[in-house]
Amino acid sequence: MPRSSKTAPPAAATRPRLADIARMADVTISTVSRALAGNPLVKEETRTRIMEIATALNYSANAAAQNLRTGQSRTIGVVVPLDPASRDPVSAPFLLALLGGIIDALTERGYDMLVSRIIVERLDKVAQLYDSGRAEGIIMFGQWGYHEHLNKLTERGVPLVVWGAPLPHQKYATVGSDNALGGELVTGHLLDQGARRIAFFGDIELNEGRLRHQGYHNAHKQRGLMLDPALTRSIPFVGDSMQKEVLSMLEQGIKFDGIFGASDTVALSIIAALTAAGVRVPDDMLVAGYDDIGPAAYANPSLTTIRQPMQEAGQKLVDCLMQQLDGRHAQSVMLPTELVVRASTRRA
Amino acid sequence: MPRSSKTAPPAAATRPRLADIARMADVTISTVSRALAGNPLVKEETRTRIMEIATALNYSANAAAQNLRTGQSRTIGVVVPLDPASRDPVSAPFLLALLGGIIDALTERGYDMLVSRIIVERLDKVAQLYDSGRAEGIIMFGQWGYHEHLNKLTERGVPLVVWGAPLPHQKYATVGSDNALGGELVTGHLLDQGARRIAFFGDIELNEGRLRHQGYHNAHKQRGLMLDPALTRSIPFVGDSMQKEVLSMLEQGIKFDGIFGASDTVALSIIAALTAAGVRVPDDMLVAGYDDIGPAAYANPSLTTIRQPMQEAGQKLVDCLMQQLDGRHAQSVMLPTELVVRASTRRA
DNA sequence: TTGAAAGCGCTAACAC
DNA sequence: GTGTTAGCGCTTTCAA
Repeated sequence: MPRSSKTAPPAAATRPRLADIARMADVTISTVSRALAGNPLVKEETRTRIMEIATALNYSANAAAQNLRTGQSRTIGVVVPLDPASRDPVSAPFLLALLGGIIDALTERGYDMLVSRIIVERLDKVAQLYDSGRAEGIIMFGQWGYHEHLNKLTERGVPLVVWGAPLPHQKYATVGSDNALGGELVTGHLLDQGARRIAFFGDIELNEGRLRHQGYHNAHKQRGLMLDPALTRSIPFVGDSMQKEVLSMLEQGIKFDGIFGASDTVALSIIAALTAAGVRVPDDMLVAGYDDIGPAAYANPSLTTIRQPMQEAGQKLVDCLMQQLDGRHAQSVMLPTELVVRASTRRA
Repeated sequence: MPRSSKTAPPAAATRPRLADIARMADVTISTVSRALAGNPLVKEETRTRIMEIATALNYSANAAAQNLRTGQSRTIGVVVPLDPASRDPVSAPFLLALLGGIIDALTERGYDMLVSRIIVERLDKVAQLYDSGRAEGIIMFGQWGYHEHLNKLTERGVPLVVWGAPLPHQKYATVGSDNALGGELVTGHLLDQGARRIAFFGDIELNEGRLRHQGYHNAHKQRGLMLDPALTRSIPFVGDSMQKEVLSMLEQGIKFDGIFGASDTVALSIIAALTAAGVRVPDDMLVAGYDDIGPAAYANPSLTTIRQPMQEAGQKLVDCLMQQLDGRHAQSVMLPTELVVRASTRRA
């Protein structure tokens, strides 16, 4: 017997409603609603009876109805931009770790996480998550050149936090690690270990790459050392592009005794190429990376790198968003970075 | 002027509704609803007018109302169990890759992904996502000993797919790679490379570990070779537990010339420990892993391992679930595995 | 301590 | 081609 009516939709798998429980408990739905919400007005005995029936029926309040009525979804949207042109962000172990940190922080606060992968060109659709009430706030991975658009969202009152580096004139909040400082720490360490001509491998087109490179620059400057522009190799990391690049430098006879790879994945792939070419790390060449992904510690040689506190990053992103949900103004956060020295930069 | 009424909720940030657009366009909300849904009944000119207003207002239909009315959420729940006792699944690069594959497949079909991290002890709450209508179906990472519970969910009609190995008497659908075959391929390869005493490092308590170990067993059996039980080291992978284990075997003078690590992370950490102890890979010891995580290719030596098609796995999981949503019976899927031979098992 | 009733914003059947 | 209207399942005010 379908509980249809003139205008009912095709009726999905018929889940129990408050009315069903009410009928069985011989009370009205108001009482059931109160009992289930833990309202102390309901008589103890009534509540117990209702609870038992609810459990027996596997009852769980219809979220849509609840959201519609209360105006709250207790859900946060996480937007992971997707660049079809292969600078694929989700496969980056680093960003996935961040996702883990965020979900932990949200779970702790009783929020759900809605993950949305949006093609970079359609990034203006980001706010739909909010405008449709599906999410109460948005965490976005990277600015992706949508700086102005993100500013507008904040002006519109969309609760928003961006994982990334702060930019001038930004109105939205960012949480990010100090990429310039990280780059400076790594490069300073390489110089202190005696390297004099350090090559930079990364993609300066990306905001983070740019900042890490700036740190590389600063470290030299602070020590009054010159920088050879020929040693900066800014290319997108696709396939074995970095390996080819380093081998071509060797072939051309360009001299260098240290390498700063703007990510661990870059650094590890370069070490593999060097080893294959008979260049020993760290004996002939010091190499350092960035991110401290798991395998950096297990690599051979183990990789000197910069550690960013991912769990903490997730926490801060969520904290920052929650502040906005409370109507408070949210400060941008710059997370500390830490140099982790391992075998790849340790001279015998 | 707040649009309040006697029973209105505290009125969240006042988003535009159909009624607002209707008033501005001087039509009724039905027409607006039709126009926005692309219903061809609406006159071209009216539609354009409505569209413009909607865009200007940043209108996006209230998802809760839509879900409530249509009974559809176009959302899939992904449950990532969380073991507080540190067998942390989300940090596993492997599972995060799977998450990436799933979201891609869902995005393609216009579904949203709701990620939920549930403590293993509360895994009976899995169905709440479905019972509350928040999700139309559920993808779960691993059975986690909830075999019977999952069977019950399927009997209740909850659309459900589990990533993992098939178990006897299972009523739910699983998608997984052939772990036994993978273990057999790796072990067979090690034997073919001349290893005679191969140690197994992994956790047989976990379903996948058990199957990989079974493959290890099968490979020996097929070749009529004996297996020394002392070479099976089944311990949870926590911190440097595997490193300690392999070093203790060396100290005890246990002889072995090959190692099968049940995951790449295990294998890489073992190689690091061996190298530090002066044991050369592959010269003194052949080592292989499982999963083909990114750094396996860049490690030094590069790691022989088993590749599982993660993008495809995500696709299959989603396919399988969609079949159930269409009311069809879903077959479990066993994905192929592929041996990837690299330097760690190649004798000079 | 409980019940009655309004209404959240939307879709769709039914009129015209 | 457009309007009228019922109702999805819930929370909450008001009345008893």
